[in-house]
Amino acid sequence: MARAAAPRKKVRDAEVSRTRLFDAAAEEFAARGFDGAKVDRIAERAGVNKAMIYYHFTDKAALYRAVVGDMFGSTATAMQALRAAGATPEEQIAAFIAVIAREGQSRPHFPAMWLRELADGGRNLGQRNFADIFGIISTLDGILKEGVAAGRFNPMPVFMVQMGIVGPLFMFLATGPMRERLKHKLPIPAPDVPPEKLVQYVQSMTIGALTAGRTGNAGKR
Amino acid sequence: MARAAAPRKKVRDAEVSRTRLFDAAAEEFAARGFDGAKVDRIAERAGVNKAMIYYHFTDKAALYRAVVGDMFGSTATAMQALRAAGATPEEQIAAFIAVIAREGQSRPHFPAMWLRELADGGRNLGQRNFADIFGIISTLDGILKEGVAAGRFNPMPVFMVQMGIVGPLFMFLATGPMRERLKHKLPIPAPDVPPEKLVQYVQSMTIGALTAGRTGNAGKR
DNA sequence: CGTAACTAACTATCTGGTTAGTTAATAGGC
DNA sequence: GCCTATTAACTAACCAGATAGTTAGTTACG
Repeated sequence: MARAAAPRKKVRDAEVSRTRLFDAAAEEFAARGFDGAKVDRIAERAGVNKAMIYYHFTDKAALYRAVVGDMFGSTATAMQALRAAGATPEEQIAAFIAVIAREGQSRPHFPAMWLRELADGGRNLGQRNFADIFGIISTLDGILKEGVAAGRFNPMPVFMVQMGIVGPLFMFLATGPMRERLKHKLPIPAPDVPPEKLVQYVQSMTIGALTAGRTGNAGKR
Repeated sequence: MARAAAPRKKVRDAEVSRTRLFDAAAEEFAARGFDGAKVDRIAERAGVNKAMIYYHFTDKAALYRAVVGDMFGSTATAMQALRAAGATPEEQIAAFIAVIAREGQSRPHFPAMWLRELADGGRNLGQRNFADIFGIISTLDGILKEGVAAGRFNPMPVFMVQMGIVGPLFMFLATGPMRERLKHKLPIPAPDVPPEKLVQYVQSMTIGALTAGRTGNAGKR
Protein backbone atom coordinates (compact mmCIF):
# COMPACT_ATOMS: atom_id res chain seq x y z
CA MET A 1 0.00 0.00 0.00
CA ALA A 2 1.49 3.34 -1.06
CA ARG A 3 2.17 5.66 1.82
CA ALA A 4 0.73 9.18 1.63
CA ALA A 5 3.12 12.08 1.11
CA ALA A 6 2.62 13.12 4.72
CA PRO A 7 5.91 13.09 6.65
CA ARG A 8 6.45 9.68 8.12
CA LYS A 9 5.60 9.51 11.80
CA LYS A 10 8.82 9.48 13.72
CA VAL A 11 9.31 7.67 16.98
CA ARG A 12 11.68 10.41 18.02
CA ASP A 13 11.02 14.06 17.28
CA ALA A 14 12.58 16.84 19.33
CA GLU A 15 9.98 19.34 18.16
CA VAL A 16 7.13 17.19 19.40
CA SER A 17 8.74 16.50 22.75
CA ARG A 18 9.51 20.15 23.30
CA THR A 19 5.95 21.17 22.52
CA ARG A 20 4.45 18.50 24.72
CA LEU A 21 6.66 19.57 27.60
CA PHE A 22 5.86 23.22 27.03
CA ASP A 23 2.11 22.60 27.03
CA ALA A 24 2.18 20.36 30.07
CA ALA A 25 4.30 22.93 31.90
CA ALA A 26 1.93 25.77 31.03
CA GLU A 27 -0.98 23.79 32.44
CA GLU A 28 0.87 22.77 35.56
CA PHE A 29 2.32 26.22 36.29
CA ALA A 30 -1.08 27.84 35.79
CA ALA A 31 -2.81 25.40 38.08
CA ARG A 32 -0.21 25.25 40.85
CA GLY A 33 2.20 28.13 40.54
CA PHE A 34 5.96 27.88 40.21
CA ASP A 35 6.61 26.25 43.56
CA GLY A 36 3.53 24.06 43.49
CA ALA A 37 4.39 22.69 40.07
CA LYS A 38 6.41 19.47 40.16
CA VAL A 39 8.79 18.58 37.35
CA ASP A 40 7.88 14.91 37.67
CA ARG A 41 4.24 15.76 37.12
CA ILE A 42 5.06 17.92 34.11
CA ALA A 43 7.03 15.09 32.55
CA GLU A 44 4.28 12.61 33.29
CA ARG A 45 1.56 14.81 31.82
CA ALA A 46 3.71 15.32 28.75
CA GLY A 47 4.29 11.59 28.47
CA VAL A 48 8.01 12.21 28.29
CA ASN A 49 10.96 11.20 30.44
CA LYS A 50 11.77 13.73 33.14
CA ALA A 51 15.36 14.11 32.03
CA MET A 52 14.09 15.59 28.75
CA ILE A 53 13.12 18.73 30.62
CA TYR A 54 16.81 19.28 31.32
CA TYR A 55 17.75 18.27 27.83
CA HIS A 56 15.34 20.52 25.94
CA PHE A 57 15.18 23.33 28.47
CA THR A 58 17.82 24.05 31.05
CA ASP A 59 15.92 23.63 34.27
CA LYS A 60 12.55 24.26 35.87
CA ALA A 61 13.08 28.02 36.05
CA ALA A 62 14.03 28.24 32.37
CA LEU A 63 10.98 26.22 31.40
CA TYR A 64 8.85 28.60 33.40
CA ARG A 65 10.46 31.60 31.74
CA ALA A 66 9.81 30.07 28.33
CA VAL A 67 6.10 29.84 29.06
CA VAL A 68 5.85 33.32 30.51
CA GLY A 69 7.97 34.77 27.72
CA ASP A 70 5.69 33.27 25.13
CA MET A 71 2.55 34.78 26.59
CA PHE A 72 3.87 38.27 27.22
CA GLY A 73 5.78 38.30 23.97
CA SER A 74 2.74 37.35 21.96
CA THR A 75 0.64 40.05 23.61
CA ALA A 76 3.33 42.67 23.17
CA THR A 77 3.55 41.82 19.48
CA ALA A 78 -0.20 41.97 19.03
CA MET A 79 -0.15 45.47 20.49
CA GLN A 80 2.09 46.84 17.76
CA ALA A 81 -0.61 46.75 15.12
CA LEU A 82 -3.02 48.53 17.37
CA ARG A 83 -2.76 52.28 17.16
CA ALA A 84 -4.47 52.58 13.82
CA ALA A 85 -4.64 56.10 12.46
CA GLY A 86 -8.11 57.57 12.31
CA ALA A 87 -9.53 55.58 15.22
CA THR A 88 -11.01 57.52 18.12
CA PRO A 89 -9.43 57.09 21.55
CA GLU A 90 -12.56 55.18 22.58
CA GLU A 91 -12.15 52.80 19.66
CA GLN A 92 -8.49 52.32 20.45
CA ILE A 93 -9.21 51.51 24.09
CA ALA A 94 -11.86 49.05 22.98
CA ALA A 95 -9.37 47.41 20.62
CA PHE A 96 -6.71 47.29 23.34
CA ILE A 97 -9.13 45.46 25.62
CA ALA A 98 -10.18 43.11 22.85
CA VAL A 99 -6.56 42.15 22.13
CA ILE A 100 -5.81 41.36 25.77
CA ALA A 101 -8.98 39.32 26.06
CA ARG A 102 -8.15 37.41 22.89
CA GLU A 103 -4.65 36.59 24.11
CA GLY A 104 -6.02 35.52 27.46
CA GLN A 105 -8.47 33.17 25.82
CA SER A 106 -6.19 31.66 23.23
CA ARG A 107 -3.76 30.60 25.97
CA PRO A 108 -5.87 29.09 28.74
CA HIS A 109 -2.97 29.24 31.19
CA PHE A 110 -2.37 32.94 30.65
CA PRO A 111 -4.90 34.49 33.07
CA ALA A 112 -4.02 32.35 36.08
CA MET A 113 -0.32 32.75 35.47
CA TRP A 114 -0.61 36.50 35.32
CA LEU A 115 -2.57 36.60 38.56
CA ARG A 116 0.17 34.62 40.24
CA GLU A 117 2.95 36.65 38.72
CA LEU A 118 1.41 39.88 40.02
CA ALA A 119 0.97 38.37 43.48
CA ASP A 120 4.65 37.38 43.33
CA GLY A 121 5.72 40.91 42.54
CA GLY A 122 7.29 39.65 39.33
CA ARG A 123 9.93 37.68 41.20
CA ASN A 124 10.25 35.13 38.40
CA LEU A 125 10.25 37.57 35.51
CA GLY A 126 13.32 38.41 33.45
CA GLN A 127 14.55 41.55 31.73
CA ARG A 128 12.82 40.54 28.53
CA ASN A 129 9.45 39.97 30.17
CA PHE A 130 9.52 43.39 31.78
CA ALA A 131 10.33 44.95 28.44
CA ASP A 132 7.27 43.31 26.90
CA ILE A 133 5.05 44.42 29.77
CA PHE A 134 6.34 47.97 29.61
CA GLY A 135 5.60 47.94 25.90
CA ILE A 136 2.01 46.98 26.55
CA ILE A 137 1.59 49.67 29.18
CA SER A 138 3.20 52.26 26.94
CA THR A 139 0.63 51.49 24.27
CA LEU A 140 -2.15 52.13 26.74
CA ASP A 141 -0.40 55.26 27.96
CA GLY A 142 -0.30 56.59 24.41
CA ILE A 143 -4.01 56.01 23.92
CA LEU A 144 -4.88 57.68 27.21
CA LYS A 145 -2.72 60.72 26.45
CA GLU A 146 -4.35 61.06 23.04
CA GLY A 147 -7.78 60.90 24.63
CA VAL A 148 -6.91 63.52 27.22
CA ALA A 149 -5.37 65.80 24.59
CA ALA A 150 -8.55 65.51 22.54
CA GLY A 151 -10.60 66.54 25.56
CA ARG A 152 -12.41 63.21 25.61
CA PHE A 153 -10.84 61.41 28.59
CA ASN A 154 -10.33 62.35 32.19
CA PRO A 155 -6.64 62.08 33.05
CA MET A 156 -6.03 58.89 35.01
CA PRO A 157 -2.89 57.03 36.12
CA VAL A 158 -2.03 54.41 33.48
CA PHE A 159 -1.39 51.64 35.96
CA MET A 160 -4.76 52.11 37.53
CA VAL A 161 -6.48 51.93 34.16
CA GLN A 162 -4.38 48.92 33.18
CA MET A 163 -5.35 47.02 36.35
CA GLY A 164 -8.93 48.09 35.70
CA ILE A 165 -8.76 46.25 32.39
CA VAL A 166 -6.64 43.22 33.16
CA GLY A 167 -8.20 42.68 36.58
CA PRO A 168 -11.78 41.95 35.54
CA LEU A 169 -10.75 40.19 32.34
CA PHE A 170 -8.23 37.79 33.81
CA MET A 171 -9.95 37.23 37.10
CA PHE A 172 -13.08 36.21 35.33
CA LEU A 173 -11.25 34.04 32.83
CA ALA A 174 -9.05 32.43 35.46
CA THR A 175 -12.02 31.50 37.63
CA GLY A 176 -13.90 29.82 34.79
CA PRO A 177 -12.94 26.28 35.79
CA MET A 178 -13.72 27.07 39.42
CA ARG A 179 -17.20 28.37 38.61
CA GLU A 180 -17.82 25.32 36.49
CA ARG A 181 -16.77 23.05 39.30
CA LEU A 182 -18.90 24.81 41.92
CA LYS A 183 -21.87 25.33 39.65
CA HIS A 184 -24.20 22.96 41.47
CA LYS A 185 -23.45 24.21 44.97
CA LEU A 186 -23.77 27.92 44.37
CA PRO A 187 -26.51 29.81 46.25
CA ILE A 188 -27.27 31.85 43.15
CA PRO A 189 -27.23 30.75 39.53
CA ALA A 190 -24.05 31.49 37.59
CA PRO A 191 -25.07 31.76 33.97
CA ASP A 192 -22.46 31.15 31.30
CA VAL A 193 -21.03 34.43 30.09
CA PRO A 194 -20.00 34.44 26.43
CA PRO A 195 -16.56 35.99 25.92
CA GLU A 196 -17.90 38.88 23.85
CA LYS A 197 -20.15 39.89 26.68
CA LEU A 198 -17.21 39.99 29.09
CA VAL A 199 -15.24 42.10 26.64
CA GLN A 200 -18.15 44.48 26.18
CA TYR A 201 -18.55 44.86 29.91
CA VAL A 202 -14.90 45.72 30.45
CA GLN A 203 -14.97 48.14 27.53
CA SER A 204 -18.06 49.76 28.93
CA MET A 205 -16.54 50.00 32.44
CA THR A 206 -13.30 51.50 31.26
CA ILE A 207 -14.72 54.00 28.83
CA GLY A 208 -17.42 54.85 31.35
CA ALA A 209 -14.84 55.79 33.98
CA LEU A 210 -12.59 57.62 31.53
CA THR A 211 -15.42 59.76 30.22
CA ALA A 212 -17.47 60.14 33.42
CA GLY A 213 -18.62 63.69 34.03
CA ARG A 214 -17.80 64.81 30.48
CA THR A 215 -20.82 65.92 28.56
CA GLY A 216 -21.62 62.81 26.61
CA ASN A 217 -18.90 62.72 23.99
CA ALA A 218 -18.40 58.95 24.23
CA GLY A 219 -18.84 57.17 20.92
CA LYS A 220 -18.94 60.34 18.85
CA ARG A 221 -16.42 61.49 16.35
CA MET B 1 9.14 52.03 93.10
CA ALA B 2 5.50 51.05 92.82
CA ARG B 3 4.79 48.96 89.74
CA ALA B 4 2.12 50.32 87.41
CA ALA B 5 -1.16 48.43 87.17
CA ALA B 6 -0.20 47.24 83.69
CA PRO B 7 0.03 43.43 83.51
CA ARG B 8 3.56 42.30 84.15
CA LYS B 9 5.44 41.38 81.02
CA LYS B 10 5.53 37.63 80.79
CA VAL B 11 8.38 35.69 79.27
CA ARG B 12 5.87 33.15 78.00
CA ASP B 13 2.56 34.23 76.51
CA ALA B 14 0.60 31.99 74.21
CA GLU B 15 -1.43 34.90 72.87
CA VAL B 16 1.66 36.77 71.78
CA SER B 17 3.26 33.74 70.13
CA ARG B 18 0.08 32.90 68.27
CA THR B 19 -0.26 36.43 66.96
CA ARG B 20 3.36 36.65 65.92
CA LEU B 21 3.05 33.35 64.03
CA PHE B 22 -0.20 34.44 62.42
CA ASP B 23 1.27 37.72 61.20
CA ALA B 24 4.45 36.16 59.91
CA ALA B 25 2.41 33.49 58.13
CA ALA B 26 0.13 36.06 56.49
CA GLU B 27 3.16 37.90 55.16
CA GLU B 28 4.87 34.76 53.95
CA PHE B 29 1.77 33.23 52.34
CA ALA B 30 0.96 36.50 50.57
CA ALA B 31 4.48 36.88 49.24
CA ARG B 32 5.11 33.27 48.21
CA GLY B 33 1.86 31.35 48.08
CA PHE B 34 1.04 28.20 49.99
CA ASP B 35 3.68 25.99 48.40
CA GLY B 36 6.32 28.68 48.23
CA ALA B 37 5.91 29.54 51.90
CA LYS B 38 8.29 27.62 54.18
CA VAL B 39 7.36 26.83 57.76
CA ASP B 40 10.94 27.38 58.87
CA ARG B 41 10.88 30.86 57.43
CA ILE B 42 7.55 31.64 59.08
CA ALA B 43 8.90 30.56 62.44
CA GLU B 44 12.06 32.56 61.93
CA ARG B 45 10.18 35.71 60.95
CA ALA B 46 7.97 35.28 63.97
CA GLY B 47 11.01 34.78 66.20
CA VAL B 48 9.48 31.60 67.53
CA ASN B 49 10.51 27.96 67.55
CA LYS B 50 9.18 26.04 64.55
CA ALA B 51 7.49 23.42 66.68
CA MET B 52 5.18 26.12 68.04
CA ILE B 53 3.44 26.21 64.69
CA TYR B 54 2.29 22.66 65.34
CA TYR B 55 1.53 23.45 68.94
CA HIS B 56 -0.62 26.54 68.39
CA PHE B 57 -2.01 25.56 65.02
CA THR B 58 -2.23 22.02 63.73
CA ASP B 59 -0.08 22.15 60.65
CA LYS B 60 0.85 24.39 57.75
CA ALA B 61 -2.53 23.94 56.07
CA ALA B 62 -4.44 24.85 59.22
CA LEU B 63 -2.31 27.94 59.69
CA TYR B 64 -3.10 28.92 56.14
CA ARG B 65 -6.80 28.37 56.69
CA ALA B 66 -6.67 30.51 59.81
CA VAL B 67 -5.27 33.43 57.82
CA VAL B 68 -7.70 33.03 54.95
CA GLY B 69 -10.61 32.51 57.32
CA ASP B 70 -9.80 35.74 59.10
CA MET B 71 -9.80 37.81 55.95
CA PHE B 72 -12.93 36.41 54.35
CA GLY B 73 -14.74 36.28 57.68
CA SER B 74 -14.02 39.90 58.42
CA THR B 75 -15.23 40.98 54.99
CA ALA B 76 -18.37 38.86 55.19
CA THR B 77 -19.18 40.40 58.55
CA ALA B 78 -18.61 43.92 57.29
CA MET B 79 -21.11 43.22 54.52
CA GLN B 80 -23.96 42.56 56.91
CA ALA B 81 -24.32 46.21 57.90
CA LEU B 82 -24.38 47.27 54.30
CA ARG B 83 -27.84 47.20 52.81
CA ALA B 84 -29.06 50.33 54.56
CA ALA B 85 -32.67 51.14 53.88
CA GLY B 86 -33.23 54.29 51.87
CA ALA B 87 -29.92 54.14 49.99
CA THR B 88 -30.09 54.11 46.20
CA PRO B 89 -28.66 51.08 44.38
CA GLU B 90 -25.82 53.31 43.20
CA GLU B 91 -25.01 54.30 46.76
CA GLN B 92 -25.14 50.69 47.86
CA ILE B 93 -22.75 49.59 45.12
CA ALA B 94 -20.42 52.41 46.07
CA ALA B 95 -20.54 51.31 49.70
CA PHE B 96 -19.95 47.68 48.72
CA ILE B 97 -16.84 48.70 46.82
CA ALA B 98 -15.63 50.90 49.67
CA VAL B 99 -15.95 48.04 52.15
CA ILE B 100 -13.94 45.65 50.02
CA ALA B 101 -11.27 48.28 49.45
CA ARG B 102 -11.08 49.03 53.16
CA GLU B 103 -10.71 45.35 54.05
CA GLY B 104 -8.05 44.93 51.37
CA GLN B 105 -6.08 47.81 52.75
CA SER B 106 -6.35 47.03 56.43
CA ARG B 107 -4.87 43.56 55.80
CA PRO B 108 -1.88 44.08 53.50
CA HIS B 109 -1.70 40.37 52.70
CA PHE B 110 -5.33 40.16 51.62
CA PRO B 111 -5.09 41.26 47.97
CA ALA B 112 -2.18 39.02 47.00
CA MET B 113 -3.67 36.06 48.78
CA TRP B 114 -6.97 36.45 47.02
CA LEU B 115 -5.26 36.64 43.64
CA ARG B 116 -3.47 33.40 44.39
CA GLU B 117 -6.54 31.72 45.76
CA LEU B 118 -8.48 32.51 42.59
CA ALA B 119 -5.65 31.23 40.42
CA ASP B 120 -5.69 28.05 42.53
CA GLY B 121 -9.39 27.53 41.93
CA GLY B 122 -9.96 27.67 45.69
CA ARG B 123 -8.06 24.45 46.23
CA ASN B 124 -7.06 25.43 49.77
CA LEU B 125 -10.40 26.84 50.87
CA GLY B 126 -12.70 25.15 53.34
CA GLN B 127 -16.47 24.92 53.70
CA ARG B 128 -16.51 27.96 55.94
CA ASN B 129 -14.53 30.13 53.53
CA PHE B 130 -16.89 29.33 50.69
CA ALA B 131 -19.84 30.22 52.88
CA ASP B 132 -18.30 33.63 53.60
CA ILE B 133 -17.57 34.22 49.93
CA PHE B 134 -21.06 33.23 48.90
CA GLY B 135 -22.39 35.63 51.50
CA ILE B 136 -20.43 38.48 49.97
CA ILE B 137 -21.61 37.63 46.48
CA SER B 138 -25.19 37.32 47.65
CA THR B 139 -25.01 40.84 49.04
CA LEU B 140 -23.89 42.12 45.66
CA ASP B 141 -26.57 40.05 43.96
CA GLY B 142 -29.22 41.67 46.13
CA ILE B 143 -28.03 45.16 45.27
CA LEU B 144 -27.94 44.39 41.56
CA LYS B 145 -31.45 42.91 41.60
CA GLU B 146 -32.77 45.94 43.42
CA GLY B 147 -31.15 48.22 40.86
CA VAL B 148 -32.60 46.27 37.96
CA ALA B 149 -36.05 46.21 39.56
CA ALA B 150 -35.89 49.97 40.00
CA GLY B 151 -35.07 50.35 36.32
CA ARG B 152 -31.66 51.86 37.09
CA PHE B 153 -29.25 49.05 36.29
CA ASN B 154 -28.72 46.92 33.24
CA PRO B 155 -29.00 43.24 34.20
CA MET B 156 -25.52 41.74 34.43
CA PRO B 157 -24.17 38.42 35.75
CA VAL B 158 -23.15 38.86 39.40
CA PHE B 159 -19.85 37.07 39.03
CA MET B 160 -18.81 39.31 36.20
CA VAL B 161 -19.64 42.42 38.20
CA GLN B 162 -17.88 40.97 41.25
CA MET B 163 -14.70 40.31 39.28
CA GLY B 164 -15.04 43.77 37.82
CA ILE B 165 -14.83 45.17 41.33
CA VAL B 166 -12.35 42.89 43.04
CA GLY B 167 -10.10 42.65 39.99
CA PRO B 168 -9.04 46.28 39.69
CA LEU B 169 -9.04 46.86 43.43
CA PHE B 170 -6.91 43.91 44.47
CA MET B 171 -4.66 43.82 41.45
CA PHE B 172 -3.76 47.42 42.02
CA LEU B 173 -3.29 46.96 45.76
CA ALA B 174 -1.31 43.74 45.36
CA THR B 175 1.09 45.31 42.91
CA GLY B 176 1.84 48.29 45.15
CA PRO B 177 5.15 46.92 46.44
CA MET B 178 6.14 45.90 42.91
CA ARG B 179 5.46 49.37 41.50
CA GLU B 180 7.42 50.88 44.35
CA ARG B 181 10.33 48.58 43.66
CA LEU B 182 10.37 49.26 39.92
CA LYS B 183 9.67 52.97 40.22
CA HIS B 184 13.07 54.12 38.99
CA LYS B 185 13.26 51.81 35.97
CA LEU B 186 9.81 52.42 34.53
CA PRO B 187 9.59 53.97 31.05
CA ILE B 188 6.69 56.12 32.18
CA PRO B 189 6.15 57.82 35.52
CA ALA B 190 3.95 55.94 37.99
CA PRO B 191 2.43 58.57 40.27
CA ASP B 192 1.25 57.50 43.69
CA VAL B 193 -2.46 56.87 43.69
CA PRO B 194 -4.22 57.70 46.95
CA PRO B 195 -6.60 54.96 48.04
CA GLU B 196 -9.69 57.16 47.72
CA LYS B 197 -8.86 57.80 44.12
CA LEU B 198 -8.66 54.08 43.40
CA VAL B 199 -12.00 53.53 45.12
CA GLN B 200 -13.60 56.35 43.16
CA TYR B 201 -12.29 54.96 39.92
CA VAL B 202 -13.71 51.49 40.58
CA GLN B 203 -17.01 52.96 41.68
CA SER B 204 -17.14 55.04 38.55
CA MET B 205 -16.26 52.06 36.33
CA THR B 206 -18.84 49.80 37.87
CA ILE B 207 -21.71 52.23 38.01
CA GLY B 208 -20.78 53.42 34.54
CA ALA B 209 -21.13 49.94 33.10
CA LEU B 210 -24.28 49.14 35.05
CA THR B 211 -26.05 52.30 33.92
CA ALA B 212 -24.59 52.59 30.40
CA GLY B 213 -27.21 53.34 27.77
CA ARG B 214 -29.84 54.34 30.31
CA THR B 215 -30.92 57.94 30.02
CA GLY B 216 -28.79 59.51 32.71
CA ASN B 217 -30.37 58.31 35.91
CA ALA B 218 -27.05 57.76 37.66
CA GLY B 219 -26.73 59.60 40.96
CA LYS B 220 -30.35 60.76 41.04
CA ARG B 221 -32.99 59.71 43.48
C1' DC C 1 28.25 4.94 11.72
C1' DG C 2 28.01 9.24 14.23
C1' DT C 3 25.11 11.60 16.99
C1' DA C 4 20.71 13.63 18.57
C1' DA C 5 17.18 12.00 21.34
C1' DC C 6 16.10 9.36 24.88
C1' DT C 7 15.82 6.23 29.48
C1' DA C 8 16.34 4.19 34.20
C1' DA C 9 18.37 4.69 38.18
C1' DC C 10 20.54 7.46 41.25
C1' DT C 11 21.81 11.46 44.62
C1' DA C 12 21.94 15.56 47.47
C1' DT C 13 19.15 18.59 49.56
C1' DC C 14 15.23 20.59 51.31
C1' DT C 15 11.28 20.66 54.17
C1' DG C 16 7.03 19.42 56.83
C1' DG C 17 6.38 17.28 60.76
C1' DT C 18 7.68 14.69 65.33
C1' DT C 19 9.52 13.87 69.85
C1' DA C 20 11.82 13.62 74.19
C1' DG C 21 12.96 16.58 77.31
C1' DT C 22 13.07 21.54 79.72
C1' DT C 23 11.27 25.69 82.03
C1' DA C 24 8.11 29.46 83.27
C1' DA C 25 3.69 30.33 85.09
C1' DT C 26 0.05 29.35 88.18
C1' DA C 27 -3.19 27.41 91.49
C1' DG C 28 -3.87 25.52 95.85
C1' DG C 29 -2.59 24.15 100.49
C1' DC C 30 -0.70 25.75 104.62
C1' DG D 1 3.22 35.32 102.01
C1' DC D 2 5.67 31.07 100.79
C1' DC D 3 6.24 26.39 99.09
C1' DT D 4 5.18 22.95 95.77
C1' DA D 5 2.78 20.12 92.27
C1' DT D 6 0.94 20.53 87.84
C1' DT D 7 0.89 21.78 83.40
C1' DA D 8 1.01 25.13 79.56
C1' DA D 9 4.53 26.88 76.76
C1' DC D 10 8.60 26.12 74.79
C1' DT D 11 13.29 24.07 72.62
C1' DA D 12 16.89 21.34 70.07
C1' DA D 13 17.59 17.61 67.59
C1' DC D 14 15.95 14.47 64.66
C1' DC D 15 13.47 11.85 60.73
C1' DA D 16 11.17 10.33 56.55
C1' DG D 17 9.54 11.51 52.28
C1' DA D 18 9.57 14.47 48.49
C1' DT D 19 11.84 16.69 44.75
C1' DA D 20 15.15 19.16 41.50
C1' DG D 21 18.72 17.81 39.10
C1' DT D 22 22.50 14.27 37.31
C1' DT D 23 24.64 10.55 34.88
C1' DA D 24 26.03 6.53 32.51
C1' DG D 25 24.39 4.04 29.23
C1' DT D 26 20.95 2.93 25.04
C1' DT D 27 18.61 3.46 20.56
C1' DA D 28 16.48 5.47 16.54
C1' DC D 29 17.53 8.40 12.75
C1' DG D 30 19.93 10.60 8.82
